[in-house]
Amino acid sequence: MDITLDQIQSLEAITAEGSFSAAARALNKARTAVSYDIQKLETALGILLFDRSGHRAVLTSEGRGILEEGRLLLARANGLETLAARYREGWEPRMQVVIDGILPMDPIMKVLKTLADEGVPTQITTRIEFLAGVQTRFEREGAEIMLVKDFHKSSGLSAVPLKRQESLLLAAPGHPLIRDAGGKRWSKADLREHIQLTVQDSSNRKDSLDAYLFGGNRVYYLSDFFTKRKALMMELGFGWMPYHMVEEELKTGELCEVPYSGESRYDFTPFLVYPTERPPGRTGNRFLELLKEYFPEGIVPPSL
Amino acid sequence: MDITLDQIQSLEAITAEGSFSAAARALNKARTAVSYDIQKLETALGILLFDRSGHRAVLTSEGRGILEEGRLLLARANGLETLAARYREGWEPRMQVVIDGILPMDPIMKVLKTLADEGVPTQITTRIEFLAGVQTRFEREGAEIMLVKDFHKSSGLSAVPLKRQESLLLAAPGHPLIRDAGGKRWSKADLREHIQLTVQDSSNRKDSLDAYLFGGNRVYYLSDFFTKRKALMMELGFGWMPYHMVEEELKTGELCEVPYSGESRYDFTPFLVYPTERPPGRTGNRFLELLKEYFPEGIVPPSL
DNA sequence: CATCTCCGTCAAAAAAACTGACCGACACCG
DNA sequence: CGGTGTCGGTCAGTTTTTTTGACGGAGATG
Repeated sequence: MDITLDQIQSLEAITAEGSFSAAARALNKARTAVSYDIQKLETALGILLFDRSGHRAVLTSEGRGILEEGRLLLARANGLETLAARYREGWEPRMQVVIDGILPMDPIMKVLKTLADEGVPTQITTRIEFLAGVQTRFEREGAEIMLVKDFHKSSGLSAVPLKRQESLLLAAPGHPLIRDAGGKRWSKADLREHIQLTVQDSSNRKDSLDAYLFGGNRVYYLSDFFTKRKALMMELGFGWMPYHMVEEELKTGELCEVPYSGESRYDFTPFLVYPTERPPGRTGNRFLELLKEYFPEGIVPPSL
Repeated sequence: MDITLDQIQSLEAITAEGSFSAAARALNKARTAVSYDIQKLETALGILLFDRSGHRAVLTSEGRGILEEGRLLLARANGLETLAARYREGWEPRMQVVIDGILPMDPIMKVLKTLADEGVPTQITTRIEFLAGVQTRFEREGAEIMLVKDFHKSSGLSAVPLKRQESLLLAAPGHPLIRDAGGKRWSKADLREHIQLTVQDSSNRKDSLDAYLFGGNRVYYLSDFFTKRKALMMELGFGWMPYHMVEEELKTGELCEVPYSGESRYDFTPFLVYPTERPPGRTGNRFLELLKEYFPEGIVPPSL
């Protein structure tokens, strides 16, 4: 690298201030230092930047071209220093967030958008996982933050609760569990006769058990809640859905709550989890702050 | 500017080579010089770039962020040096070309595209003018090159001829000069009875005289040849058009050559003109070279 | 345990950046 | 026309920065 940012800055100052002398004053240097910079730059680049034939040195057209490119260079350099300043202020350079696919994505995306709008310099990576897949990914990647449906207290992890969410046991109106209900409530044994739909664990662990399976011998595993909702509406089976994803369908009657003698709905409290010894930095805290602000109120849908 | 390109380069070399020592070898410096660079950079930015707690220094995540930004900075710096190298090779930083609107623009645009594709670093500005406006603009702007229809030898200007072009005296088939011709040829006096269409001089000089005006008392001045062609086809009047702009219309019969007892067509040779004391640089020469290649052959349309 | 590489520290040396003095050229002004 | 001010190059000397080599500790390697 045979050119210097200072040299470019001198060039820029000369054109901004109008003369070598003025530039020197602006840069708090001796005038000869500025001359020296330009000389160095000219020999380094091998071209004349100023035409000194007249009384005052005037920029050559090559000089103008270099100046324009130089301005871009200075802007980049400034950008780098600004970035460092952000880091000094406590913003972390990168943050990995693992998110449980059962949680409402809208507020999370809104949070990410707000962070971007606020000029937060952190490179944020997000990752959607399901069931045990969330924790697996979190641990394997050494992520900073995890947003989970259920948090089982664990050593080395701290958790902050978010607003309560609700899940409902649903089927399509044409499904036997709805169509043939006729006012009565199904028993667990009744449910076992039908196909249960569930989202598949995104970790490849086989041992993970889902407390919300009814034990029927036909369970269809689907890749995400959008597919699951689609499958429910196609009368493929019945299953649990987070309320936020079926609000509309419940209103229009495209999906109905299954009359079940047990509980056909349950609360869960999502948690923001982080390693205790590696607590969120400024970005993480802002993320949490915004999340609390944007996360929807625990919704209590009209009871059966 | 408290950071240096060399410091960034050291940072980049360390990550590329894997260690301070390897970086020093790659940069042909003492190892301590590289350490020094990083120390300076760290104090300048106010952040730690390397974690020295272990045996080998490893980049902090801030360091990674700065490195990524630094790579962009180095790329810009390289770009600047490359630009200077181009200038050294003789490519001029900018070139202004004034073009006579009567000339075919397609080959000219093709030339400009080719120059861009070849990575010519010159900032080329083009300007379309008409009649005396071409020369006026050329002189006032101190442009490098002028492409004109007719070149009147002038002191201080040199000219290179391009391929011959043809102009035709035209009217729409429904215009009396075509409709009522009936095999005979109109005299100059006949033409004077009709409205002549002409492109207006884009300089505001009043004294410029057009040799191709027939002297009728009704002359409509239009802003360009596209408008003029449109006006001709709307039977607004008759007038000269360069062949390349009406090739299609002559074939389809939307425009017809006016049977005139004088010459209803004339050749002209476009010239590339430049100030003798400021001959075209490398870009200008390449421009001319491509122009000769792309400029259409003088076309001889089927005679009446 | 010997040996190697990595990397920080430090004082000395080398290189660079900077400065002030001097000079000629030009512009402006009374 | 001469006085005065600014511009900007040159040059030698000074200051600051950068580079270097020697030394030492810490961890791999075998």
